[in-house]
Amino acid sequence: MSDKTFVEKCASDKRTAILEATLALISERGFHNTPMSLIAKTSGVSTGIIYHYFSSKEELISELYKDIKFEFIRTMLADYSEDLSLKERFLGMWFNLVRYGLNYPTKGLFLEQFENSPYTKCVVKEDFEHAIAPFFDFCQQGVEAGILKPLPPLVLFDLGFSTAIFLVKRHAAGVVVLDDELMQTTANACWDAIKI
Amino acid sequence: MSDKTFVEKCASDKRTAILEATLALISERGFHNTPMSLIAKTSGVSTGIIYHYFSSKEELISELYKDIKFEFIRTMLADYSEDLSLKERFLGMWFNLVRYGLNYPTKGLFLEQFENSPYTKCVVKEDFEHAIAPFFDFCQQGVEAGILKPLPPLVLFDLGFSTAIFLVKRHAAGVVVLDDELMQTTANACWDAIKI
Amino acid sequence: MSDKTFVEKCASDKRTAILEATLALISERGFHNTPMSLIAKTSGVSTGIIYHYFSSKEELISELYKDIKFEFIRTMLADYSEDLSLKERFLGMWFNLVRYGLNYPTKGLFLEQFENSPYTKCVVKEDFEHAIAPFFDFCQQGVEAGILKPLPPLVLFDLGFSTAIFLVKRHAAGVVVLDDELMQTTANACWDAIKI
Amino acid sequence: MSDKTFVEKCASDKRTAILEATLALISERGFHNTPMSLIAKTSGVSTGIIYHYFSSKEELISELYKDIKFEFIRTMLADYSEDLSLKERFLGMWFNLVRYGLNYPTKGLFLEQFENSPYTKCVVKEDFEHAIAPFFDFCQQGVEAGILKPLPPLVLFDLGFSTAIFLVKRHAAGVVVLDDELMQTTANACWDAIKI
DNA sequence: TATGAATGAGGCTTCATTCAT
DNA sequence: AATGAATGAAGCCTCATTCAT
Repeated sequence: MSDKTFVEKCASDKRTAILEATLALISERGFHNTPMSLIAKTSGVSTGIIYHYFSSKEELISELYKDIKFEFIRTMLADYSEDLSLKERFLGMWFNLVRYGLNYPTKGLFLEQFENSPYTKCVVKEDFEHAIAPFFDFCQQGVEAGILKPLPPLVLFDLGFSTAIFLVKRHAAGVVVLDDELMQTTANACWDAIKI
Repeated sequence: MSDKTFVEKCASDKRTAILEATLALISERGFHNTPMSLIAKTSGVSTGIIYHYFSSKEELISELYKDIKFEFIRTMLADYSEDLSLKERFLGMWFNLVRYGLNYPTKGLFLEQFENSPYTKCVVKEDFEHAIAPFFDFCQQGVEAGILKPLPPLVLFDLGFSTAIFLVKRHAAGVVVLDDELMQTTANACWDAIKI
Repeated sequence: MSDKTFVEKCASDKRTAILEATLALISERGFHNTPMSLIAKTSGVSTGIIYHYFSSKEELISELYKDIKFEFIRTMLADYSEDLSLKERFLGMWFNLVRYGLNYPTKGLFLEQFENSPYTKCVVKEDFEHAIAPFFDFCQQGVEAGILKPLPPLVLFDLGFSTAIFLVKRHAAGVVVLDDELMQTTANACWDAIKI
Repeated sequence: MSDKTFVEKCASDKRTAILEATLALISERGFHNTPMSLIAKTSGVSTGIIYHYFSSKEELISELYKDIKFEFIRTMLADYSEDLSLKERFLGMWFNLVRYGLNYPTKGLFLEQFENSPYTKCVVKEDFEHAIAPFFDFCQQGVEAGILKPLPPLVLFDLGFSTAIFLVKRHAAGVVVLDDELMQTTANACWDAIKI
């Protein structure tokens, strides 16, 4: 970072400002109802310059999605280690995921909004396969060890984490308070779902 | 139904046609990218008449959401009966939910798209409380009987059904094939998640 | 015409107003420098309605071109008759062409501007073949009779009429005054060019 | 040329590159649809530097027009000599003109596009009077000698050369093949048009 | 000289909504 | 009830031009 030129830093700062404004606005107002002009005003740049960094609104949003998705996966797998037991690894991922959702509510909302919209078809998902690989290892080892139910990794993912994702959204909506105790109990319940 | 006048039937037919076109278009193209004019053309009516049945695009979409949401809940609880064991009741709901998603993929996609968008804030959710009441009874009875984990109903809902919802979406996206065997196994895994 | 409904007449009136405004503005200001908003204002309609009659600016201009081109050809061949001698027929066409240019200077300028711009590639020219057919007959008969030089019709057209087109433009620009005498002399000179 | 400094040569090279890119792009894409940024990219310079050589897009285009127009006139009159007969002189100019159009099709298209657009009003044409003077002499001598029709020079120009210009455009469009034989015949036909 | 990021007015087009018929 | 032409605000994007470096 420190060896960037001034120009590069300015440029990336502007790009970052645009991405951050887009995230904040879209998670609050939705894809529609977030005009480029508002993104420009919020990020403190001119309308035109957005098109210097992103070729279209669609590309801007896709780029934002990919950035956040990668960050999400990275965070979830942050302290993943094969030195830990399978259950410890699962709980680690589970809490990382939830903490990410609680720490960055706008990112969580954006991810969910994007993945449940037709926009999602425009993004090539294979990019994420490599990033998520450790989870696949976890599944394989767990199934082979007779500890996890013999199911496809995607199904194990859903059994293990869909509840976490739902709960984070409920917490953001204010209909459930996700305190430490509830997290503990629910995390273990999810473990019950995937373990044999 | 049969005692409606011809005019009334035409009217409600038109209303229905509008709602169906809206569903098909939005689930495929998203809220934005589905102009009223396209809804009119697809449903075979004039633009103007839509405003006879719905005061605005937002109301049309909200109305559609409520219709589908109620249908969804009704279907899920279709053969719910306190004569059945708790596990039987749960599996019944689980399979009903999944079958609904598989039979009406556009409705499932629409529901998910709506509930994960800022639109969702515009709808009063208390309307659904009454419809979902049997599930709440199920939770209370299960917890009191020491069969279900002592958790709030919403959390039990997520533990029990979030995986089902995810799997239906994966099936629609073509990345998982939800056959009978997988349904059986997964349904039981979800039961593991909520039972003590 | 008189059996059109009121609505039809209004509609076509609006369409006509748009076409006329477009002609006037473009011949004066060029394709660029003639925004749709100005066309709307000049023709007394809203911006949006233009797109009810024409799918895009390009289609509006192409449509205008075709209309004028057909009118031009029709006018040029107005009193064409095989009862006349070849020379009479030629002079008839020649004067019709020039009179059209003098009577409708904006149409002449628009035609020339369009046909000398890359826009021209977007228009299918075969549509005009049928309209211009009498001129082709004229050429064939003249060549076969040994009165016209044995050249392709397009070349005979240029020899016969390119000067007329140039002169009309010079007249519009004010650098040549195209009075009756000059027209007579030049028309006969053009006849010299095509006759054997 | 050779006594220019290195810096000067680079500068004029850049200027030339800009003019050449502008010519190629405009003849292909038109005035609109040829942004300065594309001219910059095509000529391998930065956007900003264009404004060092030309004060605006309009000036760039006018400058280009004048350059090409002068070159065109110079080429047309290249081997003009009062030692030749009037007919020889005419045919010389005629073939020079056509050859120019065939050798530099983009220049021909640009000239026609420019002169048939409202842009043309922005250029002072008197600059060309001096360059075209020999043709005026040719007219005067021809008329006085009783060999050319007694018409204004501009009219004699059109009678003599408008067909050539049209044919070059038809050749570029691919609807007429301008081979040597056709050139010979047509050139003589044009002579018929101007001679008594 | 030279760069190219930056500006922002303005262009084309869309679309929710209205209203005369 | 029904039509669909009409409106006009607003959206996305372009591009001539400027200016800090």
